[in-house]
Amino acid sequence: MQDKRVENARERVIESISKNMDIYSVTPSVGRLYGAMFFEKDPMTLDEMKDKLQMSKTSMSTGVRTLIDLNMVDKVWRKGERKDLYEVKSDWYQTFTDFFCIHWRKGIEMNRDACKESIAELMKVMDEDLSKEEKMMAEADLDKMSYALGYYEWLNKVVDLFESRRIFDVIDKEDELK
Amino acid sequence: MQDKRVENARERVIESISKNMDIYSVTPSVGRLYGAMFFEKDPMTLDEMKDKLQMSKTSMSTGVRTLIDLNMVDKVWRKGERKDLYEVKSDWYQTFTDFFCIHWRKGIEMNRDACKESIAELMKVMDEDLSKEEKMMAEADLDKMSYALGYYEWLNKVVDLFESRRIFDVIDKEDELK
DNA sequence: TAGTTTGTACAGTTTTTTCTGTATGTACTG
DNA sequence: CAGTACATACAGAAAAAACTGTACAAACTA
Repeated sequence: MQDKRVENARERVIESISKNMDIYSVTPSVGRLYGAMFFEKDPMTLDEMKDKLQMSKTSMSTGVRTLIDLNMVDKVWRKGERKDLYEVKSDWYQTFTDFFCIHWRKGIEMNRDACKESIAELMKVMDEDLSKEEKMMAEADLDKMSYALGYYEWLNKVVDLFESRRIFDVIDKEDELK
Repeated sequence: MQDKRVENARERVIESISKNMDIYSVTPSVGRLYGAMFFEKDPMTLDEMKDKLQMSKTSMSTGVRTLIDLNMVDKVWRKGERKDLYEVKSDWYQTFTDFFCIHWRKGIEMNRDACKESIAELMKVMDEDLSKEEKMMAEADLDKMSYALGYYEWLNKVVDLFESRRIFDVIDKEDELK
């Protein structure tokens, strides 16, 4: 039988996922790969991916690597199978929190370190005799950096909230409601 | 006097901000522009920006536009000033939540709609007589889509948490602690 | 009104990213 | 051991994005 509707229904969702994977800073191609793997019953080989997406095997290799680095896909092992097998991680809640915790944390760390270093430097400079205006400038910059520091502390705690999974106390997972 | 240390301290932070603005899907150039505006005492004109960053005025124009679209910068008006003036929005907590709420919400909406449409389609197909395997495939896809839907509902509530500012009940702003 | 100043649309250039095919190293098979 | 299958490094091609200078429209000035 030739009912394309099942295929179409799946394809619609894959396409939508692909388009919206930009929140993970991923290209639509890699997004489509993710979507395809998500719906596949069994773990996929690179060759299956390339047939499915009509792209080069090299692209599949780098695409899968990208998704693994993002903690979105696992390499799985199966007895008697020579090819590498890959499947999408099944816990989307974890995938989501992993991604943002890692990226936010990195940004926070770097910016906070820069602020701290610069604040220390400015404090030192303030003790010496500077021109009136330079002193005021240093003062103003110190204020800005302190504000930034406060914000980064807050954001760090937000990341803690997700990383510690306490977020699930605040917002219940849907599938646990039944 | 020629003490470069104040300038260096500022530059270090600008550079760090610039590097980490990728979490907002913004290029380092636009990030540097944002950093420069952040430290400027007064609202800046496009010409001041171009002098500061040594880039074309066109780039400043499009860069500022980008930042305005992201709700990170405001155009401000000042009596007797012909040039347009721009300044960084002062509430970083708001900037942060705005950005992620807008982007996440968009992704959620689109994916949820796609899922709902496809689920309806598959339900309809299930009633008709299909081959055994096609029925199983539809069934499996329905499960996946239901899972996705549940996840999107959860994420929607997370966005609500930020958008409603209830997040600040869960995680206090640092500057309110004193 | 004519003459400036200012912001941006647009076209072209440079840079970066994505994608492909070939080549190579590794790990299996017999 | 040779022979095969596989993943990926690498180089080059294609596509996309960032950036610039010019041109022009709108808003202001006198």
